[in-house]
Amino acid sequence: MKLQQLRYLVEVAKQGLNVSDAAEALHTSQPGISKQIRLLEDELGVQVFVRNGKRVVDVTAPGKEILKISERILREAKNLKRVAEEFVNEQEGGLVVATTHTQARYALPPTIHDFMQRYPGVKLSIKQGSPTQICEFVMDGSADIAIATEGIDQFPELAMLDCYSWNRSIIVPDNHPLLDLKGQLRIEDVAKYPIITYDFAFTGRSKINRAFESCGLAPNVVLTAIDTDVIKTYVGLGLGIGIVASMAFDVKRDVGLFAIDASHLFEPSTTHIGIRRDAYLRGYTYSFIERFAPHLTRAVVDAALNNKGED
Amino acid sequence: MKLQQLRYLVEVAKQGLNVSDAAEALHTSQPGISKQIRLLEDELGVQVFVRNGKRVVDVTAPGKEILKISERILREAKNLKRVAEEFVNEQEGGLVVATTHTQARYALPPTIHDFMQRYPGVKLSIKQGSPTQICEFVMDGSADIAIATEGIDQFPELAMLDCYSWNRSIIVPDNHPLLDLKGQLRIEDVAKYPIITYDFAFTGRSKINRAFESCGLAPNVVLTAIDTDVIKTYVGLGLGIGIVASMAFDVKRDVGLFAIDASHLFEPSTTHIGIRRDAYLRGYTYSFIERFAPHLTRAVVDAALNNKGED
DNA sequence: CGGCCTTACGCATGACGTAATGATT
DNA sequence: AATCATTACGTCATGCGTAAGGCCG
Repeated sequence: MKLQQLRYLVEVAKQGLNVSDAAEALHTSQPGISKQIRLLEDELGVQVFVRNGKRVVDVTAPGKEILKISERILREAKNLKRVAEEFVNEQEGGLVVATTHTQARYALPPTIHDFMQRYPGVKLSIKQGSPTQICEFVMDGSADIAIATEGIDQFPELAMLDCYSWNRSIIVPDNHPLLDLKGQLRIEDVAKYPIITYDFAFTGRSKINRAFESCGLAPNVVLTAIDTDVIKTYVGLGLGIGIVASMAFDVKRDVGLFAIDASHLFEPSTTHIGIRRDAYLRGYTYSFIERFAPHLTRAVVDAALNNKGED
Repeated sequence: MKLQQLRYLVEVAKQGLNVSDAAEALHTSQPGISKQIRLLEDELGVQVFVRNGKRVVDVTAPGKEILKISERILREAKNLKRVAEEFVNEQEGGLVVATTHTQARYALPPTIHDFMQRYPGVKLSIKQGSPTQICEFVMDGSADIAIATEGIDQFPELAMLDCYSWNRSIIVPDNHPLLDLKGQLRIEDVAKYPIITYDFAFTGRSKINRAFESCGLAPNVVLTAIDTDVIKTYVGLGLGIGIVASMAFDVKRDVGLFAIDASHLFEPSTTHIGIRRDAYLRGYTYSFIERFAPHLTRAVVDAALNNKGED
């Protein structure tokens, strides 16, 4: 049994049981993969893949187990390399942060700025995607940590760390009637106007829905966007009022727009970091996390990684 | 990085940093190991072993991490093979049970008898040792499950399953004054006579000590043995009275000896099964466990294996 | 000097790429 | 006909064993 064979196995499964695609992904020849998989199957005495004539069409029952274990082995092998790298030069390496627009645009910049100054040797990259996508990036190893408000709890294999809580604001254009409102803003006031907010499954959208539902109101959502900049643009055009994360409003930059605090209308949301429990984290990764959320010290993170269940 | 290289690494560490011994243990040449380890170190860019001139004298800090991960990888590789075997023929394979004398002699025989009839294709073997030894057998993979009363809780990496509780009896030779005692046996009565019982760290010995201590008594232990047969022999010779596991007394075989129930004098002991949490168990292993302790169904065992902490 | 690790060298296995064949849709 | 996997084959890498060479106690 060789590590390569396991790599082939896993890649074929990953590529939807297509050996040719796996070969391409691994920059090798397709017959090589075919043969190695066959050799491994011979050695184990079990078929991993079901072949219909000469086509791979399914994974056998033992194959499923074998794939699971193979993935674990490969992941550990990767960890091994990381441990070595860590000791070779703890100031250099890579760090891939998968996150959503809101985090990347409003929450992360100061952290990233500091981090890059402190660790100039680390190749930091940000991978933007939907909450589900970024979790999958972390799951399949193409990103190290996920930062998002939604979706991380869907993946039991990811440890979830609370970073910070935040509230929402209503943003309106100049001269909007809501600005003249006497007393505290009520949800009924908000529901009167066409609403522009986040796409479902993004940036705490579920809490917004729930707030209206619990009052028996049906908000008139005229536009859903993935990022706050789009929302602001359309609010500026007078299409409706925006419900956005408070941190996304900048009184200086967002000329012609006004924010009204809505903390009391919607439950606060919490932004989380998601990390594979079986990942080995480089020292600077802990440092990055702690810069982003100071209470998440290395000890706290390690404790969360070792907890099997929820935090 | 290759699996063999990891195997070499781990074996050298296991053999007390002696490359030649590792070579012998793995049935290969010593220069081969030397070279492969060097190649791996080159690839990783880190020394795993500290060499004093041409002698391996220590493990480096990264080496410790690397060894830990390597062991995990090799264990998973072993599991992979087992999974395959399980599917090739679920009726055949090996099962190594590490246990103490008392279990092997008195508790296990019926289980083993049944098991061998049901699974004639399984090569069952019993490895006898001290509680600590048998746990180490399971830890290093030379046994699959440990069955013992003492010691398993010392190893956090082993899942511990309760099997059954048992009590003790006092065994005395014919015509012993304790046989004429009116009323219930008291611990003070026992303490009057020279005592023969288990060696420390064996078969619930700690509970025996505690019972005397809590009454402020100092028992006169004249002989400690590892197994009950030795205890009985000396009781028969009149050297003293025995304190043994009740199940170890057989009214038919043990002629000339008499047992007096002592459940009320000593806390009951519980016999446990210890299994590595990261082991893959063959189907018949679950069956063996369930035969031994019927409440330990496959589901119960799996649940215990997946629990990180204590049961 | 004796154990112990490394270097040097040669062989043989085997991993991989190219080309050709066969099966499936 | 196109796609995709297997078989066949040649080449090159490399793992491993033997023999020789230093280092340490």
